[in-house]
Amino acid sequence: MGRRRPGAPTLEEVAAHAGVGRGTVSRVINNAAGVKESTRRAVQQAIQELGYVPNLAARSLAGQRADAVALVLTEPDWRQFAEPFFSEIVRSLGDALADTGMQLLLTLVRSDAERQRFLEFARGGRVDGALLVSVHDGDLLPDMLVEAGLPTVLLGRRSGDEYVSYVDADNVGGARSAVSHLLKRGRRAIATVTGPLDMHVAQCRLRGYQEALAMAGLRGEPSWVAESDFTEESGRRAMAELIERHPEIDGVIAASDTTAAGALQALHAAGRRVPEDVAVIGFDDFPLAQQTKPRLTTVRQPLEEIGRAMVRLLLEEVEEPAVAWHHVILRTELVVRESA
Amino acid sequence: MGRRRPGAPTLEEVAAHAGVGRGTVSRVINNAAGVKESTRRAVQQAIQELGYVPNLAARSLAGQRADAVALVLTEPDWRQFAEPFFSEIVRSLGDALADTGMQLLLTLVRSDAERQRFLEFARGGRVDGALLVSVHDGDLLPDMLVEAGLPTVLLGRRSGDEYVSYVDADNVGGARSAVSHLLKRGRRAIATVTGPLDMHVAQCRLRGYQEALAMAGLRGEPSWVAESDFTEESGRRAMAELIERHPEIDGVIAASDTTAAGALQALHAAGRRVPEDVAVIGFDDFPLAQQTKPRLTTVRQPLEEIGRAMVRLLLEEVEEPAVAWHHVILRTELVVRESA
DNA sequence: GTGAAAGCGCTAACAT
DNA sequence: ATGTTAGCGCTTTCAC
Repeated sequence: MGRRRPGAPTLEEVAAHAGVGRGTVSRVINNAAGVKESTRRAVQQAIQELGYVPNLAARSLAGQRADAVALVLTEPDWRQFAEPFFSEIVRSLGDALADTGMQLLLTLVRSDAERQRFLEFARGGRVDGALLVSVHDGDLLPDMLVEAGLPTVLLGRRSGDEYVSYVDADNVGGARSAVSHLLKRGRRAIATVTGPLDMHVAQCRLRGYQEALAMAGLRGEPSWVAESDFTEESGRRAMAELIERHPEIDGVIAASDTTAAGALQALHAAGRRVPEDVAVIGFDDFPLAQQTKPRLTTVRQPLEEIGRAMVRLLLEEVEEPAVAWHHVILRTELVVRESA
Repeated sequence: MGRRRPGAPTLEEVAAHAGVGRGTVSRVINNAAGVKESTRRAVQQAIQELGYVPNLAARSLAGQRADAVALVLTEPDWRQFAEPFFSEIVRSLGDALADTGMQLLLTLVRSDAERQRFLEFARGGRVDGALLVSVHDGDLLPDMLVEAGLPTVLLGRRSGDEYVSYVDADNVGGARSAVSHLLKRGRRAIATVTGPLDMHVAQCRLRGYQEALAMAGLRGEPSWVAESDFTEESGRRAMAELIERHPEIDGVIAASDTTAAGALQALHAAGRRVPEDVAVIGFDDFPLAQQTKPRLTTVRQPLEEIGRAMVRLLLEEVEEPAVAWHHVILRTELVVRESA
């Protein structure tokens, strides 16, 4: 196996070169206080001259920390990864971590073998914590990580009584406000294209839809609900079904911007005019939603804030043994555009 | 910062528990030869009972190796990441590494700051090597890594005289054979939708296109070439331009399956029949190419093999100080479907 | 075949 | 403010 570049200068050599003790060098590279400005400069020069780079393994071993966190993607069908949702989340997490000096490591866990390998990686102390996204309802990886003592934060609950720390958006409220919006504008025949119903987030949005209808004294019949898997294609298909079942349809809540785009296509294909005949509201507010014609009204999740919150929860737990799990549910916001 | 779970059992405790020396335990967990079967079992049982997991930092420090390699994505516009090409490459690399016991770490390098951070990470010995994909022509990160003594393998050259180890496909030959295929079937008005021409791979494919035309005594005028950025949208736009400039067009080589899909849309929109009026050949052979109507003829790159080759080159270099760089150029293959 | 001992390069606690 | 020291948990000789 691979050997680390040998002749690399060590902290000890830097100390000798600068004519100081090892402790002082350590303080300088860690920006610790209590070092005379002149010695600090001398050490920094020695570091420069020798091209010294700290050995991270040694630092981990001595410091009992890894200075890295893993973003774990459990999506087996990792085309989902292609969705803007993921890239935005990654960007947001990367930005949030940039200040902390922690490395963000993306790891893919698609099989049980990989799951096992990641567990050893984490238990072996190579990361200080794990961030998990798109965890499916039955997945036990979070529990295993928690049991291994690793700080863990989920993006999205697996169920209504999730205990592991998580950050989630108010999906029920978001769906409810979308439906209310349509009701206020006189729409009455409102359908919904849901996400995969084995994911809690999709169930929540469906519930919000149903609740809003119920509050208005309407009944949400199953025939007004069609399931998608968040892709454009499945949105198209689901919408086509709904149109067939209910030609009188005048409003739709779609599971994502991508699904909404698919729904728009199906509506156009069926000769419906949007938003005149049918109003469409999508979840998430990405370029797609802003580019489609007409531009979509959306339920926006504050992705920037999601990343910040996840990192904050994780680091708190990393700093000190946590006595409790923390849950953050971010408000969603209706971004109204001409389509509704 | 974070502390590693304290009470974790150490190798020493396992040794005590099993009534053997530390060295023996080390041999057992590393599957080293020369341990009596009975002691091996005793040690394994102790490991089980204590729930022992090796401390990877200590192992790195003592063993001078990290047992991990980084897959570095330098794509600043990381929507590219969404393309099936990336997910397939990642899958392929993951599979190739699975046997070796190495962890694959995905790291995103979008800014200069992140570039610097990754360099320290690598020079700090947290990975044994780096695999780089989609490196743009002017990017100096590979050179910096090589200079830092880190085994490095590129997917795709940055230029014709790349020296850093790389694995690439025969893009020139692939494009040439695609054009020849069309010529043989009587097509004469052949255009091409290229990838971004600041990437060497796109230049190579363009050259193959031009060469094949030249060999047939035809001239590849610039007006028959339109540039895309590998996305569907840009493929649509480029194709629309070409149609306008050359209504007599009867064949197209597209930069990817995604671009080809865009090109198909533009052709349909213009009322052309494919493949009767116009034959379309795409690079890469992903589900998209196989689902479009008509199913596309494609220039296939052996992605499985690309991953294997990259890992092989990297590990060789990791095993022992390399005295040379190695370049592998994989043959491409024309997958003929009804569209041509 | 197995145990003992010497580091790997760093941090942090303790002296000075 | 700075030098010194004792580990962190493992791999790897080297004896036995």
